[in-house]
Amino acid sequence: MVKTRFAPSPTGKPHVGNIRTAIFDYLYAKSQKGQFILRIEDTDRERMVPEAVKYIEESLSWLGLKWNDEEKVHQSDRLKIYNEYTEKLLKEGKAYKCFCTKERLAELREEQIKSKQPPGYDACCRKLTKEDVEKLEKEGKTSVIRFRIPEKPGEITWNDTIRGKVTIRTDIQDDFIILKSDGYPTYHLASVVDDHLMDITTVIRAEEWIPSTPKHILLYQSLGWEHPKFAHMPHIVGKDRSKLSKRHGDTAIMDYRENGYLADTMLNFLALLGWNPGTTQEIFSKEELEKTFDLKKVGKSPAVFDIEKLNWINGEKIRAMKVKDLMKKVEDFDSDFLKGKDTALVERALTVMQTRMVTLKDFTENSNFFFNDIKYSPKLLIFGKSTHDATLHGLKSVLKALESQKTITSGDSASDTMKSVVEAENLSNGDVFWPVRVALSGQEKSPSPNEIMWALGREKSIERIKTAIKLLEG
RNA sequence: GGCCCGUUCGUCUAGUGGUUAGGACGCCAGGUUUUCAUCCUGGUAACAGGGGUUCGAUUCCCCUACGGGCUACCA
Repeated sequence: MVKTRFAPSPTGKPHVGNIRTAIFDYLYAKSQKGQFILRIEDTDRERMVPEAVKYIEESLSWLGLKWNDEEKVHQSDRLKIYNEYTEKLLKEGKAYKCFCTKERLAELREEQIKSKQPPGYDACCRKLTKEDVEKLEKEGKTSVIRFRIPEKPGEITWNDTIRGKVTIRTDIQDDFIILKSDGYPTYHLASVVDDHLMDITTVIRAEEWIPSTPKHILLYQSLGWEHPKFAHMPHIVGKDRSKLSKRHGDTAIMDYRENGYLADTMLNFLALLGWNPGTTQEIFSKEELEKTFDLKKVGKSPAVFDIEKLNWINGEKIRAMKVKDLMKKVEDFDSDFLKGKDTALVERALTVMQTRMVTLKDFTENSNFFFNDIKYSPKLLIFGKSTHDATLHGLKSVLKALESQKTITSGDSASDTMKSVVEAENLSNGDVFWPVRVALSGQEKSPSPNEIMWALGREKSIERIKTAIKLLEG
């Protein structure tokens, strides 16, 4: 059975890059009817951010990436296990203690760079005898455990699910650290041990891990284990093709929520960044993604994060929604928004605004005129081709027509009302539709007057038109 | 520097040893329309370069260029 894991280190809020990996992990597991687990890789105590686990879970939950909570682990709880395996490697001579200080290592690196040598550990402590080690330990010297790279030069090849065959020589690897002096494992050891112990079948991770994959394979071999499949994802890059940064929009995934994007949009958009089903379908529900996703159809090349396409997808999703569902999204987005508002009015306003929204914010921030009093310059009431008198005439006629009606049953009926005014009074559209729209919205650009009229209702519409007439009569 | 990965319209991408190189976003034009948006129609635009292999390469191979990553007691 397929089993994947999302294994973030808790160093902050998950960004779009991290989350895309989680999405691929989740989708792949789902598509194979497998399992998806969450593993917190908190082995770097210096970079750890206490709140980060909360952020991670919040982000995954928002997107609906359900992990198997029973199997959730923190690596910091598993130090014993990692220790056990380092001891084993140590005993078998596959690893050794290294007493080199950070200072020596830094100096070494500096010299190597200066003399144009490739930087790397010189395996200085390899030659330490048992006695040397005992002596150093007696002196209270701290040590790390390093993995002994096989001396015979060789090649490590694996069949990457996304990239195909990848081959890297082993002789360029140096003896990497598997256990730090603080007793915590490095990523290399911890992830190998855990992926094996947790029966992870496919390791999906970002492409920056490609160069260290041989280390991991070597570790698997030394431990007598078979390595899982590896799938290295291409990066998400900025508009200038450099690594994604805040400047390019590599913001925390939850910032997109704050800005009015739907979880489904992020899922859809991020999944399409690197993957496509081979059809022309662009808009996917979560369920569709779970069904159609295919790791083998993931591309190898980095993708640019294009906010325009994200906007389009969000707009499509919003337009495809039932108004009631959209209202729920608005409520989730800003729970204060509905407070003190007539929900029936909100619903009508949403109906009118739906085709004009790119994000939920567009509604919560640009639909005030439905709910609050409006202010505008009287000049705005007069359409470019119209006149003061004709406008006044138009407004007064619409007012009269409205007063003779009981209710406004629909946007179309409101439109009919105004059309008949245009005809009966021998006015132009610009003398009627435009000023009514401004009278009702107070805005230069807005939904049509008939839609607003319907949403606002007869009383409110009459009130606003009266105000407009007063303004014009100055 | 060394090693590794990548390169199809501006962007996301499909695609094949012979295609008018397809779709989507964006953009532009037109239609619908009192404004805005939606919607509809059309248009713009790409195989990084150079060598091979081949009857024929965007597709296979090599080189170059460009971009990216790794080269930590970070992941």
